[in-house]
Amino acid sequence: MNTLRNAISQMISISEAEAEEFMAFCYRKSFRKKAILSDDDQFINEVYFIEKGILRVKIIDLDGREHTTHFASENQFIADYNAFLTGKKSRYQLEAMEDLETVVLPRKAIEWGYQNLKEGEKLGRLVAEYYFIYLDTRIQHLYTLSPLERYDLMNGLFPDIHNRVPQHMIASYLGITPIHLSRIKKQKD
Amino acid sequence: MNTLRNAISQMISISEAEAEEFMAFCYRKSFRKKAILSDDDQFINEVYFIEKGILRVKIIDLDGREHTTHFASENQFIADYNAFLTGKKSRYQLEAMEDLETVVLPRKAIEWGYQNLKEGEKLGRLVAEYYFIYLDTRIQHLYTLSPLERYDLMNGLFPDIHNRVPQHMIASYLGITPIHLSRIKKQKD
DNA sequence: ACAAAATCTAAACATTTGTTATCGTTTTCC
DNA sequence: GGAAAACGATAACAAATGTTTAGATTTTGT
Repeated sequence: MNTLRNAISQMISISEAEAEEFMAFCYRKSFRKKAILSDDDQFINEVYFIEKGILRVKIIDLDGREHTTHFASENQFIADYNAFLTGKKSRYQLEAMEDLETVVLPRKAIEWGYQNLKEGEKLGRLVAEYYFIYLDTRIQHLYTLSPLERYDLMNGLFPDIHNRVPQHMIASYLGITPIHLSRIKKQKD
Repeated sequence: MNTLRNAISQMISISEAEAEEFMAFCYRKSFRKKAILSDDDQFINEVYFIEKGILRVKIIDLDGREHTTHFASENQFIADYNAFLTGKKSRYQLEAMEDLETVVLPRKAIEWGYQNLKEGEKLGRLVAEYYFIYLDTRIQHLYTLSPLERYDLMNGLFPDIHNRVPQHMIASYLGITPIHLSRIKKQKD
């Protein structure tokens, strides 16, 4: 749980006593590769913090097709935060790509934090801002970059992604078919 | 400025005295149709609140092409919030589509609010969460819906958008060319 | 260790979407 | 009020991307 504690300490100042009490609401949970941490069509009341491993976030459209919208790995918070915040049912599935070790932050922990941590609201603000910035940047890239350019960019952001997830999921993340990704990579030479 | 005050009151509880003091940092500003409120390649230290009118957010890619990424109208906060938060130069331009009346919230107002409003951090959290939810929903739609489906959806969200902005900007927002939007609309019959 | 499943590439073809050019209409701006 | 610009539709053509199928290789599960 120290990893979570460190991550929080990097965002806000938090006392030993506060941290202790906050962590009491949280617990560790492991998942096997391919496990679904969080399923769609259900209400979301937990946020995960990843200590080890990598997962993907995917969404299924009306034709039953899967789209990988996001990857998350060590030292990141992950959830269908949209559903968590709005109280609507989730549209996403979280699927472990490797054996995972996580810390679960139940809604109670987070609400307790808002009310009792000196900088609890600030922590919530920084997390929301962080993910807002991430999504805004992605939207910028979707509008202004070609799939190949986005592919190169992703390699800069996640240098080891190729060894951890199959390429057809990367293609899905880029919004193209795996066949097309093959073509694009070939053209690079 | 009452419109801004009301918008804030809907999100947090704020006393008369607090509101008074906060508003003292803000001021009204008007823009003519086609004016650029906020230019790209510069640092962002203001957030706008729209009292009247509508604007678009656009981004210019390396080939010099414009992409309309967002519309904002009455009772909404708008800025390159990404650049505002990160301290990086803006990638967006904000352009008035009609004569605009706005209230400017300078960075000082917002920072003062975080430190002095009882629920200042909470306000910041709610705004960031609101825009995160908006962007996440857009990304869901980009992955799972066709341009036509996104077009129909947009009409539900902004019923009067057609009377306020030209169609080629709507096409740009949808990520397609105006010619293609014409085609799509024709197929609907 | 071995059979089954998953993965990546490739080619041929189909579909979608973009590009360029044109035309008539509407809007804008002095 | 009138010239100029912006706008929306359309057609013909070009480019990008998806679909289907196949085959070779690797990974997975037991």
